[in-house]
Amino acid sequence: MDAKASDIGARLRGAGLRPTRQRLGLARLLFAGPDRHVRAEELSREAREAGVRVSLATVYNTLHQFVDAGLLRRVDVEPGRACFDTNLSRHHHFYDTGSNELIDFDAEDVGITGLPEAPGGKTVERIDLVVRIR
Amino acid sequence: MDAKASDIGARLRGAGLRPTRQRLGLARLLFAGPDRHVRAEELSREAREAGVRVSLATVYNTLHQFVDAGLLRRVDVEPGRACFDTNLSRHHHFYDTGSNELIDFDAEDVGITGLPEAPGGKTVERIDLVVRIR
DNA sequence: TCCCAACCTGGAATCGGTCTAAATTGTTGA
DNA sequence: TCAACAATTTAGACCGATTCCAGGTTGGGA
Repeated sequence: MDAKASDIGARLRGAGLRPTRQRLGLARLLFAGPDRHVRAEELSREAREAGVRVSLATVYNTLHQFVDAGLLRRVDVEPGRACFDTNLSRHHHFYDTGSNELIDFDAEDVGITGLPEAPGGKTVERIDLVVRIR
Repeated sequence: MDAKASDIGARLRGAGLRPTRQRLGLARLLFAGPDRHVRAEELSREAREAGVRVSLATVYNTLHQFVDAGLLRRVDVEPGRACFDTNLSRHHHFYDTGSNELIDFDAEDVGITGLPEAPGGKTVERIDLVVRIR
């Protein structure tokens, strides 16, 4: 676990981000343990509970920086609020419309055929598949 | 077009919604003409320009009622704001991350294989495919 | 026509998120 | 080691989108 902590510092540095107390604390909450989905308010509360003193603004800043650095992925399925996913592998989501819960599933086994060309000569950046369940 | 207007009244009535002046005006803006994507603020402005007097709150209420009634479909791709789609046929979306533009494409030709079972014995409600282009 | 539930309204309130300007803190070079 | 400065953090104001609320309006059945 100590090794993991220093890994995190190295990852931040590698991404051009100073390993500050706040970033290290949030990264530890995000990346120690299994993959997870988290929203800003939730992470802010967890940080408070874990004794990591960090403002809400910094939580937002940090989440965005982590996305830009490729440490996190942003998922937009819920209207009006962003969710961040630590799972960086190719995967898609089940979205439980009752509980608003997101569940990952591997994209490796999924095949998609018959997609039209991207219009206007644009490039496909990513394909998001959301299976809404109830 | 007059036939269409009365159709709209009938559709509203069929959905258990009184065909009020506001609902008829908004429905006319939404359903006369080709399929379209629209946001609440935009529809509110169009209504004002078309001389349909309707408050913003009613625009929101009406859009939600139309979604519940199956007259509209809601699309969630942009963080922080909802988009409503008059296209009710099976289709998916291109989403231009540069311009925030949504473009429909037919789902009939698209094949998706290898999807896992819905977890927890849930039922699949819908599958949304968003092809992000840039 | 009368009546009332359904509907509409403006304005206040809420919510998730961003911005700003000042204070703090890593990091680098001497 | 330390000065110095840019990167970072912060509290709190601000924002756009949306919902809530209390009171006025209206469609449609009897």
